[in-house]
Amino acid sequence: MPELPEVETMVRGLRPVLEGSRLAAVRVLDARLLSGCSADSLAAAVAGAVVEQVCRRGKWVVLILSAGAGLIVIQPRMTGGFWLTPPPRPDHVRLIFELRGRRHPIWFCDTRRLGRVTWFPDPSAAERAFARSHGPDALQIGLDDLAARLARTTRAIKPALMDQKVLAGIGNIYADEILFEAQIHPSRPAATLRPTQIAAIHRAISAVLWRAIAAEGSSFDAGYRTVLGLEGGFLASNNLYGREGQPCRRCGLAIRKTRIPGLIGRPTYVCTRCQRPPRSVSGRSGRIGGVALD
DNA sequence: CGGTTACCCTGGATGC
DNA sequence: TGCATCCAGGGTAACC
Repeated sequence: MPELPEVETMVRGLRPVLEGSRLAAVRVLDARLLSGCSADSLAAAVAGAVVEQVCRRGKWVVLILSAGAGLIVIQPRMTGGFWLTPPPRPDHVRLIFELRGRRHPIWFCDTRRLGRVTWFPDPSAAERAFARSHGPDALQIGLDDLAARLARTTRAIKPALMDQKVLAGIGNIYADEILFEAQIHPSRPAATLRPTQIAAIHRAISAVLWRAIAAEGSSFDAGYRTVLGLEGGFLASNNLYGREGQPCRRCGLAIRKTRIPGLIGRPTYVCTRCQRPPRSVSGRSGRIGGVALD
């Protein structure tokens, strides 16, 4: 669930506590979340190191450690999150950062254990690992770069926006909100978008993500919370996600929850009046297994 | 190689 | 009430 705004909110919450602090120890309660390093190598490398900087790269949380200690990457994925106060579900704690001179540790909880934690001995190795699987950050990508990347795929615009190799940070919720803002149907083939439409998407990416960051992200069910345990406020004012059957805030038509080709298995919310379906998926042609798609 | 699907996980919601 | 099934959704491996 954590997408760019939620990860940015985590980073902003961790920064005042972590930056400049010395790590006393890292306790790995579930080794399954480690990727590419052992619990021993992580604990050994990290003990005594100072956290110089906390930053975000796409949906990664990055802790840059003092010279020689490398850096730690945390991918919260679906249900990962940090707590600065004792978490409500101690059984979901997977990792604990103990800080010198601070009474409370920082807890990393992850209900579904989909999150990943990696230690890189060398910052440049982490940079290469990120670049192998990610394009430019969604808040940094230039219009021309975005246009070029969308022009060279045969996919629909929504799966293209969610592809971290195209641009980093957008997931299922914000892809829908961005395409609503730009008034583009999620099934529209990315390469057929006109320059004005790409410009609208480029503007919508920044507008939606910054609005969500200001609201401290999106919360639902038992999922994401800020590091202070608070719920993000974005879903109180959003346009599509979770609003099936409710009136579009722009035109009043009922919001539909559907599935689109290329993203079967994930819900897509759309206003079919504000986001006109492309020819290829309107009418009777766009069906999979007897289910109408739009 | 680009695109698509299966699977990883758990718990809350839904269905019978 | 109890049990089975579905669903969420980021990411990667495997597949076509």
